[in-house]
Amino acid sequence: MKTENKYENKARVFKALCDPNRLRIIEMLQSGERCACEILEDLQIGQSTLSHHMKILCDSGIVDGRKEGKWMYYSLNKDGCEAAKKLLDEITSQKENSNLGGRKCGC
Amino acid sequence: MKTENKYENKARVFKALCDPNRLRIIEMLQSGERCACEILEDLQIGQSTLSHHMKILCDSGIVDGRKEGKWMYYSLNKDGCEAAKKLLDEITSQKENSNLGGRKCGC
DNA sequence: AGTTCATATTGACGTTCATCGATATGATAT
DNA sequence: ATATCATATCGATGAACGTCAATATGAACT
Repeated sequence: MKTENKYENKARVFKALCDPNRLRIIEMLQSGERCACEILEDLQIGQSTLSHHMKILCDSGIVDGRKEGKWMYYSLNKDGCEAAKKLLDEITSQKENSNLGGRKCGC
Repeated sequence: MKTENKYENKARVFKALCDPNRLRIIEMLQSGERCACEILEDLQIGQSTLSHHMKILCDSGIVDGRKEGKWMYYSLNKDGCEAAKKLLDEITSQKENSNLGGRKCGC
């Protein structure tokens, strides 16, 4: 695995979270599983656009999709959400031997 | 405040996190404050591009900038990071009265 | 004052993205 | 079989983004 791809992969989860409509979809799923058509009703977007967003959310691991007949049911994937939280935590936490101030620039 | 903007604002933090180079910059800041030129050395991007990324990171609240003479020192903003974590937590946590399965679609 | 250095801003370019309408797929119902 | 319905895929379009080179700003040093 190339070093560059490491950050690409990490960025993918956040990419899924950086669209207003997708955030709204995720919020809708907090109260439980929802059919695609239910989500579509509440959003002001076309059906093909919703399908596109759901694919991104599922690919990121945050959302699960389940097919039942002609309907698609979506729900939050607990593990995926935990992984996202853990990732954000790892990235934003200060390390122990921090050089808090005082460090001069050498350039 | 319009409803639409609510999700735009939430998305802004994640937008700051969804670029590989910005993630790498954040990781660099985990060990403490860093001068812009230090960051520039480690990244394969131009100076103007770095400046652009730092602006986005600062605007998101995750990173702080401090000017000292002709140098700019950047560091993680603890409160901003906490806010980001809290936001992700709020968005991805399952609500109590979840309808886990069984719910039929009405369309 | 003039030079040098670090950073910010501007303008341009190619890529990625969100969106749509149209069409395809696949399942149920008549 | 045919029609209908829910969803996925495709192709196009305009906006947003990451990047760069060039220039501007502003601070330190002759």
